[in-house]
Amino acid sequence: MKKADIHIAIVEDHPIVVEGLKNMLDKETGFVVTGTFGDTEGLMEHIAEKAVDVLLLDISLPQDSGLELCKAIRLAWPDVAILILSNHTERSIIMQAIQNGAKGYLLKNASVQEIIKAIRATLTGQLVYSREVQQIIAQPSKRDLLGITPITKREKQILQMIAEGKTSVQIAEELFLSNLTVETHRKNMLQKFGVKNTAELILEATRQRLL
Amino acid sequence: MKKADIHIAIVEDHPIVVEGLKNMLDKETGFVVTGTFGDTEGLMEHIAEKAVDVLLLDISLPQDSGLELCKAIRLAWPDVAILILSNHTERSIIMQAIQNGAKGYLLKNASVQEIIKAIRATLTGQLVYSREVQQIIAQPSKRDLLGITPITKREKQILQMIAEGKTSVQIAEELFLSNLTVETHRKNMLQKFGVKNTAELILEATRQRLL
DNA sequence: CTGACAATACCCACAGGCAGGTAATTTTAT
DNA sequence: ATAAAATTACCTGCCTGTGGGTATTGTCAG
Repeated sequence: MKKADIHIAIVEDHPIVVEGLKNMLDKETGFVVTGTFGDTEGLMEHIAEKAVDVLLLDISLPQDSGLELCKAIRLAWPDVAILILSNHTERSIIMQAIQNGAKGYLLKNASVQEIIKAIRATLTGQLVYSREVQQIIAQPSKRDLLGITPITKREKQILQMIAEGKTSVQIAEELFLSNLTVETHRKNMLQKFGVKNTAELILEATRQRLL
Repeated sequence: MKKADIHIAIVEDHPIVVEGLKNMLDKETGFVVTGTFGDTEGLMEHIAEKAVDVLLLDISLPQDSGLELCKAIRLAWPDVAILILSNHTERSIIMQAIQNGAKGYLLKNASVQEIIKAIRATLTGQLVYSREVQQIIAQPSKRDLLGITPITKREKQILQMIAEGKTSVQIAEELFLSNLTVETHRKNMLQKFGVKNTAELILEATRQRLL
């Protein structure tokens, strides 16, 4: 009995990348690309009809967040191995993808070998990551270790006013506080965020989407 | 006499995209892909040796800014038609690319037809843009209307260091400048951005994606 | 009830940022 | 070649921010 082909579907909104993937995978014996999709239209039906084994999924799709899609497919067909193809190098996104049931995460700059290897590996049940992604996972940034900085309501309020360019005195007046109090909050935030001054504080705060 | 083939070189750091482009172009009669490059290594020699007609250039390369590269090639070989392949949809970047001598600008989600048509068109001397890019050029964004804050290289450099929490003195030392100079740049930026202090500056700069 | 955390307020001393200029030199664009 | 822009540098004085503390009241969950 002949070993069954691996059915692969591709969801990716860049035609060139689709072209590249399809070409590359078709050359590989045992791989069959059953369909390619620029968006989610018709995808669900396809997965059911063609008995898709592996789904290559670009999570930077125009409309739906690919992460949502990932979760949805995961729930509907737990047996479909989802391999994320992405440009995003942020640890949080990678983690979220895994959380949402992805079997692997590859960056788009992955080599052809890496991708093929990854597809084979996912079918054995392994979680796979491209080289770079492994490094990202292995080396959590300082802030990932510290977790997201916990900030109080008052601090957040003051933080926003600082970002608007207001001085401690102005903020104090607006909030009917002593300027010394505002400065205390300011100092506490510098400590919490582990930064040296206001400039760094604002940058870090925007990175954590607090502003 | 047979019409000469069009020699195409590709600079692109994503193997999959290279694969896709190469495959697609090779299928097209009259097109010859003379070489593909993941970085700038050996590129210059190649252009000279193979008499490259068209260069497909990804401007989001890891090391060199593709825009710089574009300008350099433009100066060295004015006859090589440079076609930018990019993910960046910001008007400013597109404009800069054209400024730097690119003959066309395509987004990576361009269709296969668009790319082929674009390559042919560039050889007739036209400037070509994919559909989406045309829209971007035609409809300046709110920010373009408000005037995106023009910032110089030096200012940007210093801005980044400010955002890292460095003081003027530290920056001056690192850049072998007088601290007074750094403060001048700082002041100029405050003026340009129309903000009152560093905190507001950093927020506005991140909003404009300068950080 | 009690302990942790938030919010308030204060002190001192000094470094750093800001406002308001002026001006020479170098680079870049036309 | 020349004008415009960028980069460099300086001055004075004043206000703000920062570092390293302490301390009193609320407030909320265990």
